Amino acid sequence: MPELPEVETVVRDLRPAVSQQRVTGIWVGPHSLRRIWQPEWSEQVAGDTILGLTRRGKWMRMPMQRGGELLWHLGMTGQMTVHAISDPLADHLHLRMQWESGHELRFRDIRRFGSVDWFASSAQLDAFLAERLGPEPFDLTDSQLAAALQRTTRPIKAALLDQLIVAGVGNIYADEALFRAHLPPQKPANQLTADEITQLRLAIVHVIEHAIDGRGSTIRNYVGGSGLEGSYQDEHQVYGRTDQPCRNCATAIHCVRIAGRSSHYCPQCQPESLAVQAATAPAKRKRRG
DNA sequence: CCGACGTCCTGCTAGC
DNA sequence: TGCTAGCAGGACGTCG
Repeated sequence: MPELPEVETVVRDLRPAVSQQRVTGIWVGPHSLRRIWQPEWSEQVAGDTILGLTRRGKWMRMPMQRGGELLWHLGMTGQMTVHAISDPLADHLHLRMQWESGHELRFRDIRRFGSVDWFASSAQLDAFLAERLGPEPFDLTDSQLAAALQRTTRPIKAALLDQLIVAGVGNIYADEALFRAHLPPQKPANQLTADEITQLRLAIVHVIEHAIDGRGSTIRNYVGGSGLEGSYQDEHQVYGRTDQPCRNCATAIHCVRIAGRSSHYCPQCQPESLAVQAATAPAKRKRRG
């Protein structure tokens, strides 16, 4: 499940390979992605040259020389890799962008939660992202985070998944950051103290930075732009470690559902207040109907 | 307005 | 051994 560190790894891997490539054609697969590729976009992109590849949150933007931009999202299982046009095709391919060089960019996505979008101008894309994304973790300030958390009574875990509060954090790094900050995921966002907010912000930056250093976490299908898997999953303290001993205190890691997502935490290292405990303890596991 | 929950999608796997 | 229900979750729509 690509989050900021995985997307950053893909961008760093791909940027040298895609930059200055001149597009000769687009091939679109029979199954639509989250957004349907419009045939006229192919005409817009053909003959244009890629200027680069940058990341914002979990999105990747690919500016073109004529002023348009492509916007990519890997969803859950998206993969972007560069191949010779003649290379054998994998299954679940949804888009191939062919270049004058004889190479092409391939977008593969098993679960089709990903998307590729065309924007006629950078200003339109700026506006699209501005209404969906808050600050990058590295740019986030204590006062920004405090103001955003003050506005909501949602569990802090749910707030961290909100891309308008901080861009790029997903389920894995939200759990890891909360562990590092010694905060239980159930704690209402507006009940964090100023010190807890600082610790949480530092924890987010720490886990994101170290995950980027490890080329992200490979849980199921994730690979970087070079096709290499990540290694940060070996550093996970709580995510995916239900019933396993906490690496700090050996207490069994708990798993609860918050905001519809599995949330892993150590009940010893991330103690809940008595009030929160009483409110959430009975709801250990919820089935969906 | 806010927050909780459902939806999409496919591969894997726990459990019978 | 074979079948299937359930689970994984990012973004977004809907409902109370």
